[in-house]
Amino acid sequence: MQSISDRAKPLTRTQQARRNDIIQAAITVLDTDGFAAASVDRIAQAAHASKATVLYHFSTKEAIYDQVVRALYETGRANMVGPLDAATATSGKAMLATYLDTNLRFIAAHKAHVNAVHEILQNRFAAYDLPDGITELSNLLATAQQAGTLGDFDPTVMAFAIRAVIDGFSFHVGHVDLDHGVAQIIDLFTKATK
Amino acid sequence: MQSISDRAKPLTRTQQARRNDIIQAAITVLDTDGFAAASVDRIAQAAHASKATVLYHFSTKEAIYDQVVRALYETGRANMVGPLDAATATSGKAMLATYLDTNLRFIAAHKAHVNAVHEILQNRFAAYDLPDGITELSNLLATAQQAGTLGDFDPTVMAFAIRAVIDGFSFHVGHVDLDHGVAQIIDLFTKATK
Amino acid sequence: MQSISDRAKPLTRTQQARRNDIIQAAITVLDTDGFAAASVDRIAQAAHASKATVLYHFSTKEAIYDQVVRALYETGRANMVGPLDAATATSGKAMLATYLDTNLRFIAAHKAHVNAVHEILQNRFAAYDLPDGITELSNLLATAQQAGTLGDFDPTVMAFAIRAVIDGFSFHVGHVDLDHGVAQIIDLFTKATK
Amino acid sequence: MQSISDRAKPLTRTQQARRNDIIQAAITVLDTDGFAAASVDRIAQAAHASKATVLYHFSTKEAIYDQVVRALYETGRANMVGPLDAATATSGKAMLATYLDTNLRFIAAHKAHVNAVHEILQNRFAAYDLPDGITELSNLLATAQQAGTLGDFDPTVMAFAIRAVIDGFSFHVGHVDLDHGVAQIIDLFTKATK
DNA sequence: GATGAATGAGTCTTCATTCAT
DNA sequence: TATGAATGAAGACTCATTCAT
Repeated sequence: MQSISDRAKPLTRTQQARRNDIIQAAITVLDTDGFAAASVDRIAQAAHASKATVLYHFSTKEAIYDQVVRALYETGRANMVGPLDAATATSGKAMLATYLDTNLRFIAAHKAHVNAVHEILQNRFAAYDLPDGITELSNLLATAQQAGTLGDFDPTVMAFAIRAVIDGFSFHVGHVDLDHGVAQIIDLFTKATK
Repeated sequence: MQSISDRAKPLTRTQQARRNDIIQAAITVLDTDGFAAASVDRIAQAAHASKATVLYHFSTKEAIYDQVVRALYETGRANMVGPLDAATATSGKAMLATYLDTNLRFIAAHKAHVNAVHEILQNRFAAYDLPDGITELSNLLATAQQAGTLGDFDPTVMAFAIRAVIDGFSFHVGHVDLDHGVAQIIDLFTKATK
Repeated sequence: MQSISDRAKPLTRTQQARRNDIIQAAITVLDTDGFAAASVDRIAQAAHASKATVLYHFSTKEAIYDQVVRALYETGRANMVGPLDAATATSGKAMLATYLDTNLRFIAAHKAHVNAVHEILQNRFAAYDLPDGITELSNLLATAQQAGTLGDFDPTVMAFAIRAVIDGFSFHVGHVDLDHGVAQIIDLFTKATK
Repeated sequence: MQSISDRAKPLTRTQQARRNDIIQAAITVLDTDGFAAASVDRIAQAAHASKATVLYHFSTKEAIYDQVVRALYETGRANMVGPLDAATATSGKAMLATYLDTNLRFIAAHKAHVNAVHEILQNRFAAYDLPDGITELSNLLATAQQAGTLGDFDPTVMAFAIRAVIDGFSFHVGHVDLDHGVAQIIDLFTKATK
């Protein structure tokens, strides 16, 4: 059967509420128990619904994951693009600090969701056509280097290192005070890019 | 049924060879097709053996993964401990460079195996009681700081960042020239820890 | 829940119209996509209504099929009984020609509906208590034989053959010119029953 | 998993026996209960095996049906081609009599299997690329007409009629004595093709 | 009247594991 | 030592039907 999510009509408030429940449930299960344990049944349980109800709202398990991933990227973009553009206009150092600050704080604020998306992407990477964070960041760094506001280093390798630290942060956050951790990481890469 | 791996008797050379075939097959399948696709059947196929034969040599799928993980850690230790100890005795900078160099080159040299272990740990982390790389490294860094051979930074955060870069390297290796990449990363953290 | 079709009250014109839409939709889906694809959802879609609406008008999927089958038989009878009775009064040959002519032309004129009923009966035969066409026809043939207007043959076997050709016609109609095909079949059985 | 039926190796006697059991079970279920009721579970029950065992021997439900269809066509060809070729060489009348005789007796001898294949083809026709009986027969008839051993009629329509009677025979056989029924049908078409 | 939401029952299929040979 | 055969458990998905609004 066609699921409601395939229709053109806008969703009613009730539909949205139920869908959000399910997305939240999926996030919780993925974060807590991992990808392998995230069966539709398990997600339905967490959403206090039956398996069939979950598949009524999302025609496919994949469709749930799509939405989990999409939701994170949308929120992320919304939170991060503005400040980053502003900082990029001033200096490489400011850009880098902002990039790290917004990314790390976003991750801290959405730890479970970020972990859930990690689980999905680790197992279904090919299915998603996501922007390549390394290339984007590498370009920002190279531009700043050309503008003379950052030192000498290979921007691709540096971008990889920065993304690796950011992507690993969701597993480490909570072990340190957030403000302190963010400050340390900004300091680290500020020194490294001098 | 009891598998041969549970017995007290040492394994014959033939048994060891067969077991190694299976481990290699598991590594290849995990690296190439991912965790979800790594069924016992698929591994058996890759090992040119039957499913039952695989489970004769390893009583459980989990036992295969245990061995895949263990083998990597053992080889890793063997390759890295000596040089690291030597360097640690001289200076923090040398220790750090050696840590990065040995780890990154080891990963480059064992990419498939490392990726296979990534797949396993991402999906079965709780099952393994692995040494915490961050704590170990953090201790090395702190010691060097106390000895005055490294600058001022939070060793835990720095250790986390270094491990994040190392752990992410297996996905990035191949995109850059190895010597160049290793040099850049050593340079990065040398500056960062001044 | 009780559906409107179970009530004693006569149906309003609107209700009848809606019911007819649904029957037509069911016919189209069965004819086009076959029995297996004919879900209530699919039928509702084709009727531009919701699944629940369909089941409001017909309490059961089976009830829809009942009506599809019944409608065909009623239309068929209405179209065919008159001419057949008239011809039966004259001669066996005339009766047979009329039987074939009315049946084959009816099928050609209601191909989709006939195919839909085929689909239903092939899959739910036991559920319907339909008049046995072979016995009826066999009696007509036997009577004509006794009246001396048809030759010597086993009327049961002949009736079976005639019904087989008629029942298969809906799959073949369209491959030949209708008038020609009907004439050929009449000729065939006229010769065969001499 | 890969099912044994996909392998290149010839099947052992045991495998063949089990596979035959399953095919027989499928035939029985399809013949007795119809296509809709023929779940893998139901077939497994009839074969005194578990559902998983059935899917061990045939990787797919479809693969079972393939084999049911194939087996019938192979047996059919084997039984019918020889006699038909011989008779075709003599006269149209002999050819037609042989065609009917071999087909009808084959159906009578394999009623359940024929009905099972009917069920499959009615519901999965597109999946099979079967020879078109009507065209083949039509050619035989036309050839005989050109040779002057059969009368004047449209061979396509006649072929359709003959196939319709043959294909309907599996539902009628048992209601009449076989020898008598076959004789009557041969007589019918002999007269019709004069 | 009409329909969105919910769900139990059932379908096919995958897979790790057991066992007899 | 090796493996063919068998299977229980679990998973994703479909569908007819019910019910509240």
